[in-house]
Amino acid sequence: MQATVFSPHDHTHCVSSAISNAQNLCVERGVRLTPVRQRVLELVWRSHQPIGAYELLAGLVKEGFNSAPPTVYRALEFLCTQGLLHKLEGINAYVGCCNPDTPHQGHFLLCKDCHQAQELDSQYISLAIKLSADQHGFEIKRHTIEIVGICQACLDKPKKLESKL
Amino acid sequence: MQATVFSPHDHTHCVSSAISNAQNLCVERGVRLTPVRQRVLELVWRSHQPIGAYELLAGLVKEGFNSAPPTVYRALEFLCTQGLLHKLEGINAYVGCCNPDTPHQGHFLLCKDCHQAQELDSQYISLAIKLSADQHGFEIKRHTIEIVGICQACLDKPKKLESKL
DNA sequence: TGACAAATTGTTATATTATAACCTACTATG
DNA sequence: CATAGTAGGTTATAATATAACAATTTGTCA
Ligand SMILES: [Zn+2]
Ligand SMILES: [Zn+2]
Ligand SMILES: [Zn+2]
Ligand SMILES: [Zn+2]
Repeated sequence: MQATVFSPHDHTHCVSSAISNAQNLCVERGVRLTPVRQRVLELVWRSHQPIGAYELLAGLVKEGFNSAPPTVYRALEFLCTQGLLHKLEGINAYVGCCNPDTPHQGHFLLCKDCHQAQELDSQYISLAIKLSADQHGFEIKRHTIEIVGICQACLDKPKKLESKL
Repeated sequence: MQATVFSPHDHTHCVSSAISNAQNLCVERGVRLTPVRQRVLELVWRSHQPIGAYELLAGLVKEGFNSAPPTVYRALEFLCTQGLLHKLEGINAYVGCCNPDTPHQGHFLLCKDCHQAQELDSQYISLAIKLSADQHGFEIKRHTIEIVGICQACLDKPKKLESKL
């Protein structure tokens, strides 16, 4: 059992290191982490759980950025392309990537109780998918792996009403 | 290499057997495969590729059914709950389930060229996911596994423009 | 520097996907 | 038939996402 996003931790540290890591990466890659883009990245990380485009947009507006949807969708597209964010298709929400240095598609555990998303990088899952695809002569471009359930921390808590995530 | 949805086949047979199978299942389960529900199921199967809610709605309208969104969304919810359809979250589209007798979540290969969806039932993938979840003390409720790429048949065809599926 | 191309952002409008709320009609059962 | 439960009709609106084009900023190099 390892430390995860589900366990308590100093999240301001996660945020600031994600940002500075992103800044370095963008410099290395010769792409621009503009103010809107950085702000969106920061808002995603700060939320500590998957967050939707329009909620991010509301955050931008509060700080004087433009309030039209394309603003945030463009930033999200850039950040996802750079591997700094992942989109969770099942809930139309975005999470920060924990390891953006090596671009990849993530595997996610989504807790339907606390709404945290834990990114995995399981070689077993990757391999199993590769094998299945090979059996069908199928060439993989990308994949979506989203596992919904209850995290350890929530299982340990006294039971309460469940949302319908 | 096995026979798949990607290979040519008599699809009218797929449709009719899916429908009669669904009818039997619903009787067994004491639930009602009403005309709208059956028609939606048929439209999904007939399309021979994942199909969206509003396209289905257009199909219903042509045949004199009600034309408001709740009509089709209710039918889709019923059919998904009964395991007769699966929703592909990555593209907001629906496909018929090939084995609705034993309810399950599917694993899908989605070809971005011919837009066919092949449902898998890989024990390797299921096991790999189970192992990853167990490592984190995570209790799985459901999952979304969608693998996007190019199918064997399309790889064999002369290369042409690719959509951005 | 100043001209230009490329990238980014602003702005307006609209497309696409999905649900809420409330009412009516049908169905099964005693 | 009464009546409770299920399903469908209808209207409105919420939530998510993109198209199209104009304005601005940035990088490049003559
Ligand atoms: Zn990641
Ligand atoms: Zn949890
Ligand atoms: Zn299935
Ligand atoms: Zn194909």
